[in-house]
Amino acid sequence: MNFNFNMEEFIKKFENSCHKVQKKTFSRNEVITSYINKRNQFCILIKGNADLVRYDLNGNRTIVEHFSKNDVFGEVFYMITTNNELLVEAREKCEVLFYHYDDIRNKCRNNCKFHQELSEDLPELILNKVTNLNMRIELLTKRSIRDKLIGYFNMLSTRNLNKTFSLPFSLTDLADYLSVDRSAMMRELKLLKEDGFIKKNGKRITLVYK
Amino acid sequence: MNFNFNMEEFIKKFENSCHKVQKKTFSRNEVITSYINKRNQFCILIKGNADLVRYDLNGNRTIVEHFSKNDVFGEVFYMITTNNELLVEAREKCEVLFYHYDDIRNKCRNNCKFHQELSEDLPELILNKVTNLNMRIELLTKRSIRDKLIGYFNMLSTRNLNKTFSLPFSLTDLADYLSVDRSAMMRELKLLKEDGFIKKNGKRITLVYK
DNA sequence: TTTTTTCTGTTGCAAAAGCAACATTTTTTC
DNA sequence: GAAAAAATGTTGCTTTTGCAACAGAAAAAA
Repeated sequence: MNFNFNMEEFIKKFENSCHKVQKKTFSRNEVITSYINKRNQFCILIKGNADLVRYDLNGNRTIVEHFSKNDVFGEVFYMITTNNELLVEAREKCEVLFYHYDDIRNKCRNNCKFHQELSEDLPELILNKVTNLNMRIELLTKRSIRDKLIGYFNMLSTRNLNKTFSLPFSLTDLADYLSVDRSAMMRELKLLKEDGFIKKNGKRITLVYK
Repeated sequence: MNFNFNMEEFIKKFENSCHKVQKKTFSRNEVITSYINKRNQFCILIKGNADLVRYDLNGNRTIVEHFSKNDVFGEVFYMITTNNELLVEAREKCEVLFYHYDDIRNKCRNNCKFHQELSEDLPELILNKVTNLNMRIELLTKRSIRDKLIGYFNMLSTRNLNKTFSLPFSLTDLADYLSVDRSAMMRELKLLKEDGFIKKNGKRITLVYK
């Protein structure tokens, strides 16, 4: 989370807040929400990890977005065009705040401080999402599996300020995130190791050249 | 452009407005802006068509985003991570408004009505961009060239409320937009015609089944 | 702690996509 | 209106990716 908005402080204020905000808890593999006819839905993940997942007609599974602490999601960000299933699934124990976007925009009828503050920081929150999506597009437009892997590893490395970092999900999920075949990705990963570009120990990766 | 914000009306008001906003005109193939160290840049395309284009080290050209009338762009939406060249290029004669994002957010020092109004509608403007980017990601995550083409055509058809529509750019550019090899795409396009999924006459496409 | 499920790693083969090259048509520029 | 540049359409060949299948390791559930 960049910009001025301090999510931590914000969450603390939640204690004595508007009753229109709902806080819910989810356990591993539970569906947090499905994207269908909830155009007004706006959520903040305040604890845990979750994925926006698409299941298409060919049986392919795609991880459209990966969410971690303080990320925002919800159908207000998405225009449903196909009839593919779009679900936000909890990867681990999650806590989520549910809002109606209108309450943030047009001020909640209760006129509560909580919504008002969120409203003020809304542009930065959404702008942050835009930069994340642009990074994702940059990855997906790379032409080969190798370039996608290297691009993703570079991003994690930069974000971590370290040449060594952990993958935030399993290799199976990574393939679904990069939108490539898992076995082909494993093959490429092996070649990257053999060619000396990376070292790998489970989910722990080290970039050898940068 | 969805939501309440009426860009047309807004542009009209521009006449007697804040002098901090710059309006510039570009001709075909001119570079409108390059994304590098202008973190504060926020632009609105008020006339024409333009593309955000990336040139990578392998000589590949990718159309990252396609902008038409009323779309917003600028480095404020982008986190530069690689040293690839990122340019916004005019496809035809364009008119562009240049802002500083801070002037919109923190109110312009002139405290002008123009910036104030834009500021109020900012969340919808950015949200609109988010839904566009999500659509783009949905396209890019399709596994085959055929699925990408069909997905893109469906989107254009839906947007046009018609099974017949025109491609907004050349086939060469379409390949760069879908991030695939042009000749492979041409082959697939031919197969789509032969299999009776589409009819094609220049840039005019008709979806036969939907 | 044991059982069940999921994930990792690998392979041979098939299919899809990329590359290079060229002729032809269309568009732009002068 | 002629010349130059760019886009379209096509093909043969090569490389990359996907698919299917399976064994062993690791993780989750009972």
